[in-house]
Amino acid sequence: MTRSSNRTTSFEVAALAGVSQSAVSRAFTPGSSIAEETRQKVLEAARKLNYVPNSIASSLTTKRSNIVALILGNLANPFYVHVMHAFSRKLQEHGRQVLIFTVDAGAESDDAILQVLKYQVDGVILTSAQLSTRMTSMCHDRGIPIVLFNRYIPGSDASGVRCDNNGGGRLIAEAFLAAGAKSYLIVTGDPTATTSGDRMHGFMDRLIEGGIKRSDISQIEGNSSYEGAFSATIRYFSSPDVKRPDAIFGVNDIMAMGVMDALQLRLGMKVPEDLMLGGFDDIPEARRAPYHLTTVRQPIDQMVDETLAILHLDEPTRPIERGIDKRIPGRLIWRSTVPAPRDSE
Amino acid sequence: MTRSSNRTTSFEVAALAGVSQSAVSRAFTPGSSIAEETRQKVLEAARKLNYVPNSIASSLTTKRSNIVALILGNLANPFYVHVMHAFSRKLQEHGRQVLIFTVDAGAESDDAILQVLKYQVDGVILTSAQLSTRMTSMCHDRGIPIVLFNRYIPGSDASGVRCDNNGGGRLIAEAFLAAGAKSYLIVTGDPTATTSGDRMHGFMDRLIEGGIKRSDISQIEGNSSYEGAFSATIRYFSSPDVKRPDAIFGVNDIMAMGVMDALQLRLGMKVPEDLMLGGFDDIPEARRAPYHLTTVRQPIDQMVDETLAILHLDEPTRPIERGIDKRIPGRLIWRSTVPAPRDSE
DNA sequence: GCAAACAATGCATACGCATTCAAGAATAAT
DNA sequence: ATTATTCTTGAATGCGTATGCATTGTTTGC
Repeated sequence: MTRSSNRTTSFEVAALAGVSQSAVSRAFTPGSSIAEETRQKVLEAARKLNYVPNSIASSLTTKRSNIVALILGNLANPFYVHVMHAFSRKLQEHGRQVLIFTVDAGAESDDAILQVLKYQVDGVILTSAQLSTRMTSMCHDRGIPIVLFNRYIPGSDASGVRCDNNGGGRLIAEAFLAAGAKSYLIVTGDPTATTSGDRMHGFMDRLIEGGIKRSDISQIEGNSSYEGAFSATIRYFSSPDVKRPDAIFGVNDIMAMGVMDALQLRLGMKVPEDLMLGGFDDIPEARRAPYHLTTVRQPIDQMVDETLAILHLDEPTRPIERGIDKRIPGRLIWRSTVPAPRDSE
Repeated sequence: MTRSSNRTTSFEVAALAGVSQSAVSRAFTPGSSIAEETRQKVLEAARKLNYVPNSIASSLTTKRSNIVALILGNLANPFYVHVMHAFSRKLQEHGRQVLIFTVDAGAESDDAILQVLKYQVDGVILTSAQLSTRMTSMCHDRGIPIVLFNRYIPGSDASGVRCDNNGGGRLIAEAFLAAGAKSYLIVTGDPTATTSGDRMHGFMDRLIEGGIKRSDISQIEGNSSYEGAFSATIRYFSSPDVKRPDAIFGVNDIMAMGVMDALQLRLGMKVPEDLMLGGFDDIPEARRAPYHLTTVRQPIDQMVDETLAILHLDEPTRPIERGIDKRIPGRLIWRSTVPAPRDSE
């Protein structure tokens, strides 16, 4: 048994069924003009021969591959695993295949895009990876829609879907303010990502509106990872002249979890008794007993739906819409890392 | 700008470069006979036209798609996320594309395989999902190699690569025995999976060899998930006539983590002071401060390499090897959830 | 009962590239 | 200098399917 051997073709099925190859093709193409009787004959013959239509060949003529590329930057963050899962489920439901590319977080995605173009994908979804304008236009030029997921790349005319990160930052700020925190620490992620910056700015702006002095807001870098936030936290609090904040905002849950573990297991502080803590994303892990984290939920399903809507895979002739910047509000999930306000007043 | 518009073909590049279409094809095919000068002319023209070879069309003639399908069953377990990442990285390095399918854990993978066959993939990797013999032979009949990753399906002649689960179970048992545990609880995963069963059997056999009575070994079902193990643990210890075990073995890390949180945060027990705990997989999370779990490390990279070796994508003419059952030993990682033995005597 | 509309089918071709074959150009061997 | 090799190249063809077009058979309308 060697490779690339006996793959049955539509001609062989046609021969067995006593029809033309066209008929076989039609039997497998919903909505095409074929008598039910003929169709059954063909399907019967196909079954006997274990025939499976060759999508590659089909793509060549239809110019549609039914493949969607998903470029992933940071699988170490469970949030993106869930995003991937959601896309995979949804696309499979619609009979689409998912081509995965993993790139280093924050790295250029040019190579991946180039590969993707070779495979004539019907659309590209990009999460947490950079996108050059050259690649954007290459995709657009050949009619391949591309959507940035939870990324905003200034100056790009690629469309995107994201959570209202700024607004989400404000939500966490409001929770902290309501709980009475006066001094703050922000643990930021990838500095090249607008996602982290937007959350931080929304957070700070709201604090300042709430009467907090800028000098009461500090900031450290957590590398978008659990480990990064964990060690950054320890480093920060180990400094002799540190002012202990009342509240810490990790710009994503995985970092907030790292912060929390560092505080409680290494620095001997209790959350929320000594210090309150907020995250962003609402990954399932944030809900677990050791964390039970107050956070902002990103509505993944809705964001995925919006992304697919922009891709509009079902209407390939519709022009690609550029420059869409769909922003979807997050929702504050108040758990136990921020104490309930003393009074609702 | 409508879809499927102006995609440049090799003919247009040929025209601009003043050569034949064959020359263009050769310019992009490593190892083919073409003068360097011609090659440069072609590449120059291609660059001007933003030409990207159409892999779909190429696959049609070469009968190789350079696509490998990865069928994933349980993304809720971070272990499989890392497995996916490892495969993705490795395959990308070799210029292969990865087609992802997610199926419900333990579900039949027939639909996914059928899709995969349509796309003429060069190989299939299956993790934590069932595989019917019919699909196995369909793949084999058309020369598509298929490898089960960390799965063993009795009666199947599909090849597979897995960790020595039985041996790994024994390693954990030995650690517990060395630490002096006398009574045991096992938290099992998916009962249809041999993975869970093998770990459990290895564990039990070794305990019995170590002089433990079968009646001192209990067992509960943890659904292969954090949440399942968490609640199963609480349920178990809430029973009035429960005998408290000295040690608990979660057959994977994610369940061991659930057990640990349930014990410490809900049931007021301390690990390892009141109870020791072991896991399996050595996912990165197991190393984190809150857990620091004693576990068996699965050598993912090595397992991935072995899997790709069986696929032998680079030698498509070599016959598919069936029935290989490659078992790779795990390694005990002794962390703090099992106390060091009193003395090495 | 006849024209007109329609449904079903097959033929032929196109999709974009890889590859075989034969021919021509350049080089090496004698 | 002449023949034998090796390198390059282009024309032609095939990969497996979808589809426009023409043909035939069938139904509908009047």
